[in-house]
Amino acid sequence: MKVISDRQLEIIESAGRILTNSGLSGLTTKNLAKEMGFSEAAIYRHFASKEAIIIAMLEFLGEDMDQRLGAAVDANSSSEEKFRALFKNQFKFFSANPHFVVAVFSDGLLEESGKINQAILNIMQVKMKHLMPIVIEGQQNGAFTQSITPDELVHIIMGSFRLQMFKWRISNFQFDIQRNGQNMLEALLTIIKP
Amino acid sequence: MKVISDRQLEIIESAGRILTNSGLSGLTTKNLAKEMGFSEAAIYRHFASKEAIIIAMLEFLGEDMDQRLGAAVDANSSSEEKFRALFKNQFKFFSANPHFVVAVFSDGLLEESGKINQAILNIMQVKMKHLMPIVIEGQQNGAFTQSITPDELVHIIMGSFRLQMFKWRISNFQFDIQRNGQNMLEALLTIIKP
DNA sequence: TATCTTTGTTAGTGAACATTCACTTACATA
DNA sequence: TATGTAAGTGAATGTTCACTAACAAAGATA
Repeated sequence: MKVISDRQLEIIESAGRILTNSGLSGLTTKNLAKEMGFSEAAIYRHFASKEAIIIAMLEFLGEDMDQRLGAAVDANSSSEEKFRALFKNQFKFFSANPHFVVAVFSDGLLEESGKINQAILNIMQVKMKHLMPIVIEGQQNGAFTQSITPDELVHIIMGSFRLQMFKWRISNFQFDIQRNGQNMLEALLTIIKP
Repeated sequence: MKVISDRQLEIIESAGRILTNSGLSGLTTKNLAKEMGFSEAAIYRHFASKEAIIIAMLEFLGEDMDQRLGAAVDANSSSEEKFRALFKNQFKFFSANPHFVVAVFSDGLLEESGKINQAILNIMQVKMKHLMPIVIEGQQNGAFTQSITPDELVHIIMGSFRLQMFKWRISNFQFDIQRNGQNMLEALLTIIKP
């Protein structure tokens, strides 16, 4: 777990806010400084480079998500309930922090550096780390269909989730992601039950 | 249907090649000129701006895809065969033109201009225009499940397809998209059949 | 009291970018 | 032969970018 100063956290949050409002191309050191209310040079008192800021942001998000998803799922509930809890938590989080959607689901970020690439993949894997055991357990106890492999099932689930996020993003976060996400979840559950 | 000169088409294709090899950030007028084997200024004999090049590229892709998908589907075949034909065609096309994947599925492009945004959305809609009737027909004749709405079904299908493309892209086009795509298709079909 | 350390400032840097400029060359047509 | 045009050139434009150097003030520490 990386240790992060208060100021660094503020900067990360500013970066997120900029991503939401102005997109990837708006995330410049100049805008970041303006958002923080100090000069560009001051940024470099807290981070070595812009890349370091983005990576810190993604790592923070990944660790936070890992904790959050771990806490959201009640080990004593049914597979279907776990599944619901997992996604409800995700939708709730992104609803409260829309800016991070841009960060995680933006392919544009991908190109810039191998490290950023890795950090984004890592976030995807965190999600899968929590989803996969639920799917496998559900298949074993008959809650989910066994007609396809766990990997295939997870692919379909993740794809639906990501597309939902994409639609939300290009609508400029106009609709209620928790409500629409819930609907999608029900459709998904209907179809993956045996 | 926009009329496009031979030279313009060459430039569009160069732009695609650059996207594949160097990503979005590599798509500069300088690189474009180098790829074309002439000066930067010459580009502006054929296009008013870089934005115009990107838009032309996306429009060309959209029209081409519309034609292609129309031709790929045999009206006399079953819903399932139509479904297969549609996606096989898509995977085959992107397999032959990997660079366009970056263009269509790259959110990074999205930010820069409203017109580009619109062109990308248009391509998604072309795809849906061909997919939706197949899904509806399949649901009516019992080939696909009626337990969820056509919209929900299309969402799940499109999401799986897009995620497949995303995985291919971040693997740097390392695996055979036609083979993997086929596998995904079968899993998808297994799960959407009643 | 004297001196670090931290965190900020102003004022720059060079590089990259899309775009424009005046000008040239090759060729078609009247 | 004269003239218009399509398609190229090299050199420059202004802007934006991430980043840096030199300095200042406040507090902590010795």
